[in-house]
Amino acid sequence: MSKPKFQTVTGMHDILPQDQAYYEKIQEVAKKVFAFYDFEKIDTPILEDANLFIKSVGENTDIVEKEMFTLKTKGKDSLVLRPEGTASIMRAYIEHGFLSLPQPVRLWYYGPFFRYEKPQAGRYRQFNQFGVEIIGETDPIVDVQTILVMYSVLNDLGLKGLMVKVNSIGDDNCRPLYRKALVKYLREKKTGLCSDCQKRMKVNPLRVLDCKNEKCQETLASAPQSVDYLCDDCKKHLKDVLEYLDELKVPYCLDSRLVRGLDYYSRTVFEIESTKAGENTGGVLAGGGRYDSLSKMLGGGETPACGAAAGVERIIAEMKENKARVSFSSVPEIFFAQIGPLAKKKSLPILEDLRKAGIKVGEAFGKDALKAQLGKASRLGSKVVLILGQREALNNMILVRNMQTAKQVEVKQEDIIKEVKNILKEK
RNA sequence: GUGGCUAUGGUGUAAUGGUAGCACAACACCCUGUGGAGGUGUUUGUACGGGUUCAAAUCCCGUUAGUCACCCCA
Repeated sequence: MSKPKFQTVTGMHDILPQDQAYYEKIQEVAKKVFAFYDFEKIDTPILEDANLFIKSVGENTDIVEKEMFTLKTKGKDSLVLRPEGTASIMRAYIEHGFLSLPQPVRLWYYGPFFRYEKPQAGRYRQFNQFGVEIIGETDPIVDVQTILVMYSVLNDLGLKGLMVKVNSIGDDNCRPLYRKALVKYLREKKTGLCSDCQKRMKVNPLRVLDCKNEKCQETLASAPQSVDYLCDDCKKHLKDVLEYLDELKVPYCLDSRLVRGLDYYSRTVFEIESTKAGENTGGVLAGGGRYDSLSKMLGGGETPACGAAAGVERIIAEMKENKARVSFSSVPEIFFAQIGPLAKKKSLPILEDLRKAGIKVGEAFGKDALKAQLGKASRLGSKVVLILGQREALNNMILVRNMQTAKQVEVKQEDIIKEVKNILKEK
């Protein structure tokens, strides 16, 4: 192989034709579900001010500390390739005065995001997410709607064994109390924690709950639970969420260990993961929660909100695992074959007429042998082949060959479209 | 960011320090008036850079990438 060898840079990947069907399917299903629930689409720029994420996601989170793609521009701006969607959308909400729209504002998005992580299967530095945000509503029913729409998209994609995990991490009033209780407990049991958790205890104690280390989980067995520390408002909120969930056919469980890594969350947090035969396969496909204080963090007013995001590449991996069927490019039912230079010249305009009539037509103009062209038509599975030879070109006729019965008739060129439509109707 | 494993044509694989081979795919011709076949050919490779050796795909080091477990998260 020659010297200049280019390849995708770390963590980036090409989406090849064979995978496009998955991406299209996901976008199609997401769009349909979101449209039904009255979400409107929004696209925000890929580049944002670094501070947007530092302020919202949190300075001490891994996303900000080590996973941001930071760019220095010719000016002194510090820009980042967006690591997540919610902060951008809240920024847009404030910037464009969506506060004066009827509330809540329901938005959805789809696009690429970037995190500087070590790549692994289902985890890339550039990956796609889609998500929803319901901004301007405190009612717990929108929390459940958020869960429901994300669940519905995954379910409609044919994914099996989905499980929703929910929890409440309280609000600014009660979370500090819980945090204090938890830290106290952790200090007493310090020796039972892994070294990572001893660090976490100081910086972000709630994250200790998440640790997968078995020793830590044993230590946590009798740790105080966030639900016991919720203030009355938060308790009521969680109770309502669970009651609405009970009315749905969505499988869920309350998981007191569930916390989320981003600073802006409050009250309801949830994740949707895939499980196989009850076993947790570890794949978190979607996650989200309520973020009532995000607006204020970004300099806006008090605007309650709730949202969720799902990872496209992970969903695709899961679809492949489940062998979910997606339709690949449609077979051209009609195939056009030509013989001879005159016929070849007339081919393109005839093909255009068919295209304008909305008929998908396959061809192999690069091959002149009729045998080769029919061979390709066969391989594609086309039902009808239109054959234009020297003779037909001179008489303004064309042969219509039925590939299943091997019978063919000669028709006038001007009648092609009518003829083809008739044939397609018969199927 | 830490640790383990891996890397041979487009794809899947063989070659246990001694001739880089096979299958599929692709392309061409047989074949400019009729079907998925067949025949005959052709193209394409040891990820990159060093080292050991008479000799390296094979052993060693580095790099890159992939992958797995952490970390974290979608």
